[in-house]
Amino acid sequence: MTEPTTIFHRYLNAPHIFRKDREILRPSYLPEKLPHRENEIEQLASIMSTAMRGGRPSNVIIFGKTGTGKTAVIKYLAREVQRTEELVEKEVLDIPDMAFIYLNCEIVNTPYGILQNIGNRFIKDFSSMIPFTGWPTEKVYNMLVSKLDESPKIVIVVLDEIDKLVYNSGDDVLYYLAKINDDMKNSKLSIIGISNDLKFMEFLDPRVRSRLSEEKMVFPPYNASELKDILEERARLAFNPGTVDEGVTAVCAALAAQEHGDARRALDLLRVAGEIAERSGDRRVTANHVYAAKDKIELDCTAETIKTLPLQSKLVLMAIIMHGEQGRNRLTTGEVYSAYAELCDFVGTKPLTQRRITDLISELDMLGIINAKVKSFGRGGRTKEIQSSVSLKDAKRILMQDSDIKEIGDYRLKQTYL
DNA sequence: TGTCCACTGGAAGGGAGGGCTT
DNA sequence: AAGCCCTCCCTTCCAGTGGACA
Repeated sequence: MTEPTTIFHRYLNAPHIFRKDREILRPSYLPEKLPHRENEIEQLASIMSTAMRGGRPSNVIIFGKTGTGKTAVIKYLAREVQRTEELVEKEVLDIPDMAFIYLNCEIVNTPYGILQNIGNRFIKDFSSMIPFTGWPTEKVYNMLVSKLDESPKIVIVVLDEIDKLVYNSGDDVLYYLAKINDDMKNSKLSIIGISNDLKFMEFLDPRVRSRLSEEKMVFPPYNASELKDILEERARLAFNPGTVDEGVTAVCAALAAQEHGDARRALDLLRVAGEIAERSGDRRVTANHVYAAKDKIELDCTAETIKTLPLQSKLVLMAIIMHGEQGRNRLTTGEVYSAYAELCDFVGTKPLTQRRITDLISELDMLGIINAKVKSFGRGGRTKEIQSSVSLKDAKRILMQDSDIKEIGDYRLKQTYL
């Protein structure tokens, strides 16, 4: 008699490459040690230790590209602060009250939101919390000052992606936070700003700029050998012994190092390579799985970009794809526009003007979905030469998932373009 | 050398929508 | 709730452009 099986058995019986917790390979996982960031941790710890002696730590601005460990280092220090506080509670240590507040300015990006979020951390009673909206910003600020100043404490506010805040709503809130120490008698507040964009400082008022950047730190990109160390450490924790070929971490590291030493990308490559190996029932992760992972991540990324395009951009892309399917790979703006207008007519939506479509074409170019170069054809005029940079088949398949344009699938462009 | 083509891309402004303030 | 303000998306207008061609 055969055992009863379900569709999942094949996967359940496959060799286990991962240990139980594959979260270890997610960029959000915080390991016990952060290799090759010892100096940065040391430097920040020394700045922050001022707080433990009752002083106000200098404001710090941290620069570094994505995946250089900025947020990881901050979260590492936040954990250390928490551990220190536990020692205070056990009366092993005697240091002033500290608060470590982490805000991501991609999510909280208005002056009101920042002040409200910080203020509410110090209000225990739910009914007297600062509302999401409705108060004048000045009132929120005054409330924040009075709550912070109730008892002596040192507050460290981390503003991750601070550039987003500045681009979204200027430097008003930074001005408030920079002057808050003048308005408090008992407590002190300092700011750690994190950014991957050096230019945003130019948009700050000179007074805010100098107050904010009392200390500056730059996190350099990891090189291939540093990335390899990071990966090996994580791989040891995440994979079962003997399931990862020698050289796999080196390939991941080398690929990620080509892209400005992004540790996040390196970890993604390793995790996805492991998943591909496990899914195909292989016993070991090999370099080939890493290359497959690279393709998968790139395709997923393109798919995500295309899926989230607004309808009009999707129609423009569809127009380019349809030309491509009919053998025309190099198009002018005029040709794309005519086909786009035809598709708009087909789906029953009003076409935008050609001027606007010029902008949408430039956006698609910036996203890397198409390639558009301005070219002059002499008497034929000056226009953009446009071609798709992604596989027509893949792009169309992704576009067809949009219910608004699904029915375009078998449509053939009416016009003949010479 | 001047003309002409088919746009490009900057500027200004309208209007819808959403958040802030009173 | 209503007014104000800002942002985003879009239109309209238009000067400017590179290069083939007469």
